[in-house]
Amino acid sequence: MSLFVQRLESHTPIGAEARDALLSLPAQRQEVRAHTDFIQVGSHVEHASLVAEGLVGRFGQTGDGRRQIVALYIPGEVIDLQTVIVPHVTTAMTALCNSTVLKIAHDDLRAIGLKHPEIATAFWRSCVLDSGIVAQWLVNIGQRPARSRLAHLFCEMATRYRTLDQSDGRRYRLPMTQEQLGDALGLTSVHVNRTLQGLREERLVSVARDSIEILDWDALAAAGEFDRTYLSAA
Amino acid sequence: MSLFVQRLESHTPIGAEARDALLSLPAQRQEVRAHTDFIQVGSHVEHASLVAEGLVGRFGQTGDGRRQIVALYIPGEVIDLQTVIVPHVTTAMTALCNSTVLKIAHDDLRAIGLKHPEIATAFWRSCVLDSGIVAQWLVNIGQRPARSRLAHLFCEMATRYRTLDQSDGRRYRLPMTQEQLGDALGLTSVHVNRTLQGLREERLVSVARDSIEILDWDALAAAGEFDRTYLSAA
DNA sequence: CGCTCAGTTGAGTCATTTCAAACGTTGTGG
DNA sequence: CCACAACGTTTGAAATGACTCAACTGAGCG
Repeated sequence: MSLFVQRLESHTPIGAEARDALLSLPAQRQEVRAHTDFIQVGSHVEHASLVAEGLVGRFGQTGDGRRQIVALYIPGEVIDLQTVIVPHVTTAMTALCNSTVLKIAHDDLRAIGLKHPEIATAFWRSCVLDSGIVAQWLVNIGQRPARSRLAHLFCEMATRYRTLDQSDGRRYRLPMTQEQLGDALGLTSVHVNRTLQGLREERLVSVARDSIEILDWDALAAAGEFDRTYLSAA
Repeated sequence: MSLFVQRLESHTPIGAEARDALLSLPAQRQEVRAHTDFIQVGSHVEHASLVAEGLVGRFGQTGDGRRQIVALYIPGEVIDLQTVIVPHVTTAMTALCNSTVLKIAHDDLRAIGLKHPEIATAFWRSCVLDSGIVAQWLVNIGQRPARSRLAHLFCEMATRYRTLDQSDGRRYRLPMTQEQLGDALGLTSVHVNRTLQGLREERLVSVARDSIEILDWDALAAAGEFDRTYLSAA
């Protein structure tokens, strides 16, 4: 929870009183096993969910079962803050690996937003930043070849981990299967596999079971044409 | 301007006083010629823009100049309401045809949001709905073949025109070149051309210079797997 | 120890792109 | 008002990036 508040404070000043109110919100812990779709399209939810551990994906599905992951959420991020204001769910949620989420009641979030206007502002701003990320994914998937798509994703996630947990951003946990990477990038798992081999041979990244190490940041960022500015409000 | 207020009221109740305040906001008219990029990445803007006439596209660009249009805005829609809260621009704007926009100062919008909380709510909700559309585009482009992508876009725009101007939604203005359609769908103009011919031969749509007529809605919606629910807050 | 799931590999196919040229239409300036 | 330039559309042929199908391998887990 404190990671989430940090994230809000990184783009919106929040008073001490408001921060305390946020930190003391009651939350319900929920464990979700890997590959479980735990929020369905068409449902109405009464709470927002904060990722405490693991990795969560927002996704849409086509009639023949193909999936497109439209957003990834790492620990400290709220996966559906927008449901506070639009409770109708149009994209589903799945746990990419065993994960833990904290469920926070919409009513509580709305109440705190009413009482502390800067919190409402922070929530709105947070939604806007998230949608900027989705727009970048669209550019990535619509116009770039497989190699660039992978490189861009790796750079984005590195940067998000770095701002969130102050790590160096070279090495981080990315517990996704190649199938899931394919779903996120609009590629098949076979093609992800081969493209990944290419990046390895070029010594740009080193990919382990559920983590990734960036060996040559500049080259990777160039390959993905990555420009971090869309990730913050600056 | 009244179209915009109608749109807000379709998802958020707004008091008479707040509505009057919105309607009497000062706006600066700006004509934009077709193919002009009138908002650049990296700039800071001090006003939001409402489309009065024409068609505006938000787009991202890759290093080699390829464009991905990530959103289309029809008359009555505000193209960058999110800049009220995040003034830093990360995706550019272009006029797809000769268009007119009304520029409204951020300061005015922020003031009205402070005075009438339901307006702030309406703005936030509007941003959230917009980002739902982008997410659907991502699913469309990431996972569907060209024919479905086109069909989906045509259905979406028909539905948006219908809710906005009460038309029957069969026939509407879509002043985009095939090149621009390609930019919006992650396809080349050549492939758009051929796919369009297919849809015409199937008697699903009839495409004129800058308008489109849907001949068989059910078949087109099936081809695009179109489900309108993501367009509203219901 | 065996089962399941993820990763790897190969071969063939297909959707889409690229490049290039021709054609039609529209707006405009002489 | 015509002629021309600019732009958008259409067509063809060849190239290619990504997909499909299918089999095999390796790792983790009960």
